[in-house]
Amino acid sequence: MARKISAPRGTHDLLPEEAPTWERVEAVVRDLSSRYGFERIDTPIFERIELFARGLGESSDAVEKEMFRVSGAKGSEEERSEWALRPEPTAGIVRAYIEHGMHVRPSPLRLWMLGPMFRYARPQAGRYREFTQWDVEVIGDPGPMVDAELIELAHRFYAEVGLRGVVAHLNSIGDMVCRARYRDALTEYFAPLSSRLSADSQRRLQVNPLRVLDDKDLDPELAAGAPKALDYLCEACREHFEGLRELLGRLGVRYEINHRLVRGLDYYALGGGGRYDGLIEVLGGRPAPAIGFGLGIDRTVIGAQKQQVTLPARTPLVAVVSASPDDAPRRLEVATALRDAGLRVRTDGLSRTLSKQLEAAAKAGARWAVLLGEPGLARATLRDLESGDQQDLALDTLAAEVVRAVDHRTPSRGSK
RNA sequence: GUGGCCUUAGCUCAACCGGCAGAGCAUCGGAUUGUGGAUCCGAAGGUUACGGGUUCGACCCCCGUAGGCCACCCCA
Repeated sequence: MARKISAPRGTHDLLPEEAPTWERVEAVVRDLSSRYGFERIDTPIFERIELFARGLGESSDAVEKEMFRVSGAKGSEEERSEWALRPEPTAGIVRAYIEHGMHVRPSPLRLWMLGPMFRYARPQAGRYREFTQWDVEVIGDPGPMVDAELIELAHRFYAEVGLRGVVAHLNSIGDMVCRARYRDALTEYFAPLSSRLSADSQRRLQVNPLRVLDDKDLDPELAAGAPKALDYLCEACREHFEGLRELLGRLGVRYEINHRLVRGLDYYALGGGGRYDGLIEVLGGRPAPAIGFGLGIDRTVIGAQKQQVTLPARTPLVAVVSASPDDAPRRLEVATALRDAGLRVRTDGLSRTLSKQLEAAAKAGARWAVLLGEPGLARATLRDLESGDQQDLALDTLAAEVVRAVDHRTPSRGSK
């Protein structure tokens, strides 16, 4: 046997056992996207590195270390390394928005996307190199009404997928002006306490004081006494945030204020999002306010499986078997006719005894078996594999009769 | 990128102190001579992740590599 090749590090295969849960979640994504008036957009899985670099503000680690670079086969070293697999959806969407002059479309523009994202980092619990995200974006609406709408949408998504106990965490770090004031206040607060901070946080204090707050090792006492971002919001930002809270209350969305929430998408959470009012301008478009969120589908599916979310019943499976093992061509012929009638049908070309064929049908999850007799017989038997009941049917009206029996005996619950 | 633990059949795991690599489940076949998931019998399935070293002899000890899990860095 040739040497085995395994899946690339940090990726995983979607196996048949998990597929129904995925399909369920994907169905909710499509349904909600459409019900909330979003239009689908798909952008390339790879883009120029520069697009992501500009979108992320060149923050060194993310761009230089964790970007999944792809190389073209030809060209100079530079040309070969100017592409990267997308680490997040927003940059590509904004690029497409600008490229296709979408600012002339009726505003606000509502877009959604579902697809794989990539980060070249060492894999860890629920953090893969390839992961799937559902993303929605609203461009041209300053909020806060739309902010509340999107949070309510995320809330509904988890409810419809069947996840219980999902709570929204909320915070505002304001615009660039109030954020700068807040950052100063944090530095002032933590600087004298530096000795009580972890080594990492002491470094963060220099680089990005906000990040000190989400240090898991941060002394709870220090955290509780730290200045809160909400107290440093300017008038406009405070009004925005208060407006959002009021609307969430009116919509009945449960949320918690989390003063330590200081970044966009926490990978340990199920999803996250926020406003990016300046991004479009940075990427060369006409300035427009924008907001979006991305929800991690992998983690949602894992959660749904843990909570054993019930899946909608599938349409019953019919297996076509025959008395003579070598009758495969006729099994296929009958199976095709049944499929013409809209049934979900399975058969195989193996030469196995009737006993083995039925065993295989049962193991494959078939609810019904159509049993063909000796070649030449114009009749067939329909067997209910649950009850063992059988009925004799004429071959020329078989499809119609099976449809009738299946509809009659198997309540079609949940199948849409 | 850094650190800890781990890697034996498709899956879950055994194998004494270094002495011929095994079981359960799953798969395939037979018992059941036109009727299924049970039972019984049997078969197949392994370069013990990969590469090196120590040893008369290595799944076992040592080194390296890859992969997995967990944590750190980072988190778009």
